[in-house]
Amino acid sequence: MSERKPRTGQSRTTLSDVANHIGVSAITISRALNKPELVSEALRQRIDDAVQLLGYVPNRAARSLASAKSHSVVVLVPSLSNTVFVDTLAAIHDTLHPAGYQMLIGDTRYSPQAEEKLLRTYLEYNPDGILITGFDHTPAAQTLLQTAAIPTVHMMELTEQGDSPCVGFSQYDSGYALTRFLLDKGYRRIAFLAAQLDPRTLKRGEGYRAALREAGLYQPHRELAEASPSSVGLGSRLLDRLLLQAPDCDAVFCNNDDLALGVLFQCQRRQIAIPQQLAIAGFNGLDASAWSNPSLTTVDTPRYDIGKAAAAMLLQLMAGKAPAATRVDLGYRLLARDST
Amino acid sequence: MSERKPRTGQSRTTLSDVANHIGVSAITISRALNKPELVSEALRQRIDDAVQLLGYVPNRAARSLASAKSHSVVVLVPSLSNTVFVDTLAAIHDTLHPAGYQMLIGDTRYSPQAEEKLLRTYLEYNPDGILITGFDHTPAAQTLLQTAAIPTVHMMELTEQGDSPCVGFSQYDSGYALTRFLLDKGYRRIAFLAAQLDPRTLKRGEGYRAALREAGLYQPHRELAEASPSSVGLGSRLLDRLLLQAPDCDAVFCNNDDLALGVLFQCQRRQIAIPQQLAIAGFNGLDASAWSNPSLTTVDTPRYDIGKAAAAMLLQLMAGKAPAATRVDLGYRLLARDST
DNA sequence: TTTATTCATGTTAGCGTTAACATATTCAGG
DNA sequence: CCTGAATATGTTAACGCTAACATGAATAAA
Repeated sequence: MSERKPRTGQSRTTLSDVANHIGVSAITISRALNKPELVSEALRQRIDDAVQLLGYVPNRAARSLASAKSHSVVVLVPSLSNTVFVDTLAAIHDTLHPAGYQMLIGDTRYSPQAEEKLLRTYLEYNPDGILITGFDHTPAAQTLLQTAAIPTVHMMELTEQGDSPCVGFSQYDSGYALTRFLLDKGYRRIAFLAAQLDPRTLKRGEGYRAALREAGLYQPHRELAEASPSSVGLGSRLLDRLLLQAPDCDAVFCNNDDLALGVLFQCQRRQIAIPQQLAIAGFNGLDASAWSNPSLTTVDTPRYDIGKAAAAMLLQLMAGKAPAATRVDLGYRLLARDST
Repeated sequence: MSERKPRTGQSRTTLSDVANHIGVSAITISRALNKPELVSEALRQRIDDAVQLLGYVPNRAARSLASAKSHSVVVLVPSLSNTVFVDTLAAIHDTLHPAGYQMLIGDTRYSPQAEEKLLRTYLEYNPDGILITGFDHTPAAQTLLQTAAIPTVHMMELTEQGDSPCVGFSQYDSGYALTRFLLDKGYRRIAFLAAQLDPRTLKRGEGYRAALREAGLYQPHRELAEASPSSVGLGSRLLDRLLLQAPDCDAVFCNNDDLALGVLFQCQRRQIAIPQQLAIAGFNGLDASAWSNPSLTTVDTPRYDIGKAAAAMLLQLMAGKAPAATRVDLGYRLLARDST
């Protein structure tokens, strides 16, 4: 049954198969599929039928090789388990898909080294564009990006250096603003809890520090960070550690809503009244933070819009047009709720 | 600066460029990179250096076209914002990556139609294997899968019909077991809240119904379902609706932990004592459910292991070997906690 | 009617890589 | 010193598709 002639497996239907079937040349089939307006109505119909009948599926590799276009875009995010990036991915998909681009999603797991490897691998696909998170890349990765000369947009963060296209908001400002908000509310002994310690977390931490220093209220022992990924459980554990290390805090700035929720739960368990004894603020505006008791103050970040705008800018770049702006600041929104 | 000769862009470094650079033939470079043991030590070293120097990146399209292998695997999941699938994806990545396979991730958004389109698109990549969620495909998608004759493993659910390779657990049984557990605890008026209404949700609902019918306690008005995606907020809203419709419930089976958390929050707001006045059970064993107050009873599903096992089975199939079993039931684990 | 113009299709070649089959070259064993 | 096997490299063609140019037919303009 299974013969083994050289390079002649019972392989898939090709363009020529379809062409032979109706007695025209392969290029005509190609045109009928890619630029239908160049083929006569009648023939196009016959071709469509034959394609259907024979179950023809174009071969992307061949197409990409012949046309030097892959119609695919590499998207590198640090995590798939973080809602932030998932929302961004959804937006990118919603923008690129209608334009006929395929996403190649890579999960760097917050590691620049892993990112470099992914980049190397995905460049083999000859992507027409690249969407990448932040600016924290290995030197080799930067070189790769540069020499590949493929349109690239950086997401989530903004940069002053160079004119790399980017869409995001100022992580520093948002951290500063949330701390400032807590100060204005009258809190004086504000702690900072962080996980993951990616560049964006660190920048928010800087904003936190700057605000407190300005007010003459910065105390290093109120800062607690752990490199492991963020989770509700970690939030609970960090609160316990914080209360040992700095029992006099009157507010906690959690670097994201997972941690904040964990802190809230642990406070409930320890009978700490929120916000009377301790105020809690989170970050990212996740669904759950609006519904907890008390609801959690947080910073809503425009992650969906970032995805939309970054993808739109990339489409411009890939089309060879200059985008309206190469640096788009989408800001953030402080949501003051019952926990502060 | 930017000349435009036909088909001669300042294109990327190719194999022949590297070959010319050191004066050997292209195939030797190819071998040095793919089957290093076939090339002499000295030459291999020189080739590696040249590759480095010239920044050579292989062209996947050409490779795939010439070798009829794409070294990529299509993975279709219903959602990227659902932790369940994200964990599964992580496991798949951890298994396929070391074996040299690339993942092409497709998000079907719980729509069989979207799935069919994605499948069609991704088949153009000539994937060596396919991982797909469940068995709920359009007829056209089933035909595609069949005629493509590419090794395929179904995840999450098990089937009795046919011998399609699958890895998962019985959704029906898990729904039945959780309901049975609540019955054994003495609850008699058990409600069921569901969102999304994908096939797996429906099967758990069937399990719930069967258990209650057996006990002669099934009441349709205690079942509440909404097609919109699951979220904490939706859980809160569904509880409100449930209390209007069936105020006498003594327990709620939430089809997943998001909903359960929303229900818990809403109960707190309405001063309903958990579990004294109302017991709550969730599904999927998410992080947060272990830390809430009270902690939530839930069913832990082996989503990481499902990914692992499915990917491992696919590797076997792609290697042309027959896997040990083509139907792997990984079970589930009931986590009884304070909310029941 | 002739010529220019559009429209519809075809021919040829090449994208970058690897499979399959050579062809040297080296080395061991008799 | 010769033979046969192993080792190291090369030649050729093909994978499936599309860019670029070419051709023939139909239509419009002169």
